[in-house]
Amino acid sequence: MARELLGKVLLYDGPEGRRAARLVEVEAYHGTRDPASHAFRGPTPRTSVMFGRPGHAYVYLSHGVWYCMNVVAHEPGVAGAVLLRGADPLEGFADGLRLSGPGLLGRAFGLSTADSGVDLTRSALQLRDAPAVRPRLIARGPRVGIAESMTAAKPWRFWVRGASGVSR
DNA sequence: CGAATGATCCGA
DNA sequence: CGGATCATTCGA
Repeated sequence: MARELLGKVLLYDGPEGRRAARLVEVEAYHGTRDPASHAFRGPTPRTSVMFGRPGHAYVYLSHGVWYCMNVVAHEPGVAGAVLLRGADPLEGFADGLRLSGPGLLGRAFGLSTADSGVDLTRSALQLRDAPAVRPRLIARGPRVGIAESMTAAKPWRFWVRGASGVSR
């Protein structure tokens, strides 16, 4: 479940330094059954990662400017991924920097398509477990930036109530 | 509301 | 190949 990523820590520990942030907003994309997913039309060179093993990163370039990161997560044999939309800074970021939005988050971590496909348990870029967020603190709603017909009946965006890293 | 900005993918 | 299409952000 996408909501289980909330509270986990995204960590970059490599040549550029060490940066960490706590995930507070995510969105689920269900692959070939979900018209809003990049995986909807089957695997391509860009999206094949989403048909591979869970726990890897899928990074794509949005609007020619922003690198957005997903965590591959799905049942065996079915594509799927969770878009990381917002986080609260923990370590390594300039004071006052906001990570509220998938593009801003990607830029803050210095991501690029070179990061697409990396194993998040073995790379400089990692996802660390953290205590689960209390269910009462989790809100859900329609996904952002896609046709309303694809999100109205699928409220697959989850965020931590009141967190400053939530987008919009 | 619209521009910025470029990889990706489909159709011809 | 050409062009439409973006899982976005910011500023007028």
